[in-house]
Amino acid sequence: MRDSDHIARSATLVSMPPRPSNERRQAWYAAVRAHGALTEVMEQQLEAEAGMSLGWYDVLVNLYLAPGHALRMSELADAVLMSRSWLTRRIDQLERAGLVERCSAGNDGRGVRARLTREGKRAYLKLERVHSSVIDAHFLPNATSAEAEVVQRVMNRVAANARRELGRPENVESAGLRPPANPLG
Amino acid sequence: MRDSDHIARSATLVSMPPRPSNERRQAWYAAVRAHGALTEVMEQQLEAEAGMSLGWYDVLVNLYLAPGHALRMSELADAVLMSRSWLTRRIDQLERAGLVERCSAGNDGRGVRARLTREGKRAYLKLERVHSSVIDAHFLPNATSAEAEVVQRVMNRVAANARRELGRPENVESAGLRPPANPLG
DNA sequence: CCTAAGTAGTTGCTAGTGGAAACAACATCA
DNA sequence: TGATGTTGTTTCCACTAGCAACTACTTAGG
Repeated sequence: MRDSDHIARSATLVSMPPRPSNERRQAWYAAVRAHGALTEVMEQQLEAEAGMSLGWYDVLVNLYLAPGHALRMSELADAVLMSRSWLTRRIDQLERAGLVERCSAGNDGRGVRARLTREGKRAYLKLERVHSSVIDAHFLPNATSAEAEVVQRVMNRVAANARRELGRPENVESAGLRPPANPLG
Repeated sequence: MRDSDHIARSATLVSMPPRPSNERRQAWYAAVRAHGALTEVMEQQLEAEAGMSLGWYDVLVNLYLAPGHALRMSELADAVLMSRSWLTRRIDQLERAGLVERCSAGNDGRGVRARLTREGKRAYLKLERVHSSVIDAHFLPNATSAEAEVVQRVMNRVAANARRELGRPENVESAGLRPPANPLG
């Protein structure tokens, strides 16, 4: 890992301004702390109950939601914002674990599609179940519907704002991806 | 890095449940997206304007807020939730950069204290300035006082809840640390 | 048809990470 | 004094990501 491993787990990061000159900043610091702590809980639970790490979630979810549970390597790489070589090796691992298989991409002889195996779909569903249960156990009890609505509204604005600055305005995760009707289809 | 680099930058992670069975979960997904995007903006800004990465912030802020701008190695390692060997190498880097110096720890001949140099204090203040300005530019305009208050309340509860589960209930970042009166003192 | 240029994916290499374990120096307590 | 524990560093290992080089293929142009 790079700095991020530290960043991900840090309890202090971004959380100790010398003087809280602006009251409202405290809200962001709280969000950062909550994110860090809950992410750590999530990692632990996923490891304990599904034997997987958060790092796989992203790839699996994108594959699961794609038509035919399959995506071109480059599309997938773009979706998870990682380099092609990163994706190649990630898929290697998933293939070795039996969760994904490579198949040809139709007419284009260069292309490769990564497709979830039946076991891969099961693994994803398990991952998703644990994932949701952690949120249900840690976030939902701490926010009323009204509060959740406020959080969602504010955070959506912040995310949109930041993405615009990053030159990546569209909402990657909801672009053209629709869940299949049958979970194991 | 380990998985976390990907996790940190991922736009999709934790954000695409197959069916949003619970409306309120969307609030958490939004928070995750906002955190990811704003963290990325923060990294870019810190790199561009201060030539440093977020990974250093944590160490610097803990040192800055400690009495005498100095801490025992093990205290600092505990504060940032990292191993001793991690901290040793981090301080090596900071020392090479002239931001920190090692000095003996009073009576205990084994101990080593890491202390911010004058340049280190300046670097921290610069970092903090950029850091705050990013929040002011990206979070504050998107939350009214009332909204911020809700976010803070909810997120504080979530963080406390998660930390309890992690067996680390107390609030590390505000325990016994007080900012000095004079910024460069 | 053939060549030139471009694209998809993989692989070799490099530079970097963190943790476990081994280690040296010192403290503590009997 | 000697046994035990602590502190910080170092060594070693397994792993990561990205760049650049490479293969295989497609596409455009003559």
